Amino acid sequence: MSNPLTLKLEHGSKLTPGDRQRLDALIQTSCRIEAGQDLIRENDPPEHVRLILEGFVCRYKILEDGRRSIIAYLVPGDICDLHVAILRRMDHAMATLTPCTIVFMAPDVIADLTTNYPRIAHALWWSTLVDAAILREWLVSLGQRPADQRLAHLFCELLLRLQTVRIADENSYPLPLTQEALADTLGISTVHVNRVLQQMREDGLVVFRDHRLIIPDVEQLKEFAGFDSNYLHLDGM
Amino acid sequence: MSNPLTLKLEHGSKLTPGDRQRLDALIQTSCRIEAGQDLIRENDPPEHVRLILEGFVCRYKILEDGRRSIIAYLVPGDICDLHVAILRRMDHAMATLTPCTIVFMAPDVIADLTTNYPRIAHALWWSTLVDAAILREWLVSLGQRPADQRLAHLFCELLLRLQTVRIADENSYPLPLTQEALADTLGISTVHVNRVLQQMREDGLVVFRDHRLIIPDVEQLKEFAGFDSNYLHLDGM
DNA sequence: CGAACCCTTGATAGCTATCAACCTGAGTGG
DNA sequence: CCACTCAGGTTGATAGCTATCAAGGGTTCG
Repeated sequence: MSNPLTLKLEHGSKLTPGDRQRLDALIQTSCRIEAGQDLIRENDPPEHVRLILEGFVCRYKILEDGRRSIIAYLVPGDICDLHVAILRRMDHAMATLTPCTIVFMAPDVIADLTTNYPRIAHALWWSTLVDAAILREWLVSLGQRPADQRLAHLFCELLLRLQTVRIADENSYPLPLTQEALADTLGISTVHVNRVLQQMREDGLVVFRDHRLIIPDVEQLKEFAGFDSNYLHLDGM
Repeated sequence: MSNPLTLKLEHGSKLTPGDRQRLDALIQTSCRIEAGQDLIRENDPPEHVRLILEGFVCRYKILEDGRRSIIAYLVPGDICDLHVAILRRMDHAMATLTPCTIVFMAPDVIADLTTNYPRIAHALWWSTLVDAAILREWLVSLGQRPADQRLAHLFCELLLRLQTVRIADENSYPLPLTQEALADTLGISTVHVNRVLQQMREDGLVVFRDHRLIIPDVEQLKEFAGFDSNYLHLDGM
């Protein structure tokens, strides 16, 4: 199986065989973690840098009244908190949404990459900037788009992100999220997610069944969502 | 007048007199730009790194239907797009909301800072991480908080951010934003901003008049907004 | 065969948007 | 000096999206 980190970083830099070898060395040791586990909690001091090899992880916050706000998804190939050691404590939590395979990297491993492998360093920077761009685009969704377009937009984003790590094919991918998780992500209620999803299926926009999302007509869904892949910067290099 | 960049970065690193001197040298040459001007547009190739000395700048996106979504505010001391040259083109635009004084820095200036001034480099990293944390907190606001709490939360955030650069005093600061700008930021309509503001004034939470925000009881407003300053990481160093 | 979790459905309420006027103050030009 | 314009703010009425509450159905699993 190919290394999802390599697949992703190829979009951010022109890697050499040496670079790829170094990246492959990274993922020799990984942990298996079941679904629904906290990786780190709010206020914890950050320690490791994490790389997702398999599964879905989310960043989230819990509000006073118990509401959960999901702030980001991490999918295979995603690295979290490259330089988070600079901050004393986490301002949010992270948890697995599915069973996951995760690599925990010590800070000096990152230091080695950024100082001795300039193309990898460049790609890691690119990846950090894309993460911020995704946050901005989510902000636009929550601020301006109605519920159905929010869902559609998220589905389009995940399609592209999962395609880069060869988890999605042309028009479908495994989406092991509950409607509750989608609701907490999009800022709408679970009931409303359910209804919007039904409407979208009725309209032939998507089919979401058995934890797999199928998009009959990708262009149509992008059109519906007002999706412009620009912000993912997949032509980064 | 003290250098807002220095004031800010003191929160992210223990600076030496030499560091401060270097930072002061940065701001010797600045540009004056009037209100309502685009600094850069979506799809433009990024060129300069910008540092705000005076005024309010915003990041924004325009949707197909003409809606504007304001994604971030930059206030004095804020630096934008430290390493954005890695990306080919902007995925959003930036514009002045008020008359501004801005420093445009060439990439090699940044390179000098990050390679020869480790404490400044550390502080710049800290600042980048805080920017991302602010995006996440805004996402929580848009996803989970009702309109009045969104407004209150934003007011609390700006109070702290502007206090670090000595623009805000204990409980008030200049806020040169129109209700329309607030609406585009918080994802609510202008009319609703107006009404919520009136209600908040009636409740004694804030007074917003003549482009100045006064908070009679800061603790009360924080309480109302569910504001936890943790995410600003002002105790970074 | 419960228990637990997730999904689904119906009814009702409420927050917020939209539309349309009107008001106000500042700047402009005749 | 006054009419005019324009941006920004204010107000009222109405509609609509989405939340909430409550209950029921399907699956998995011990």
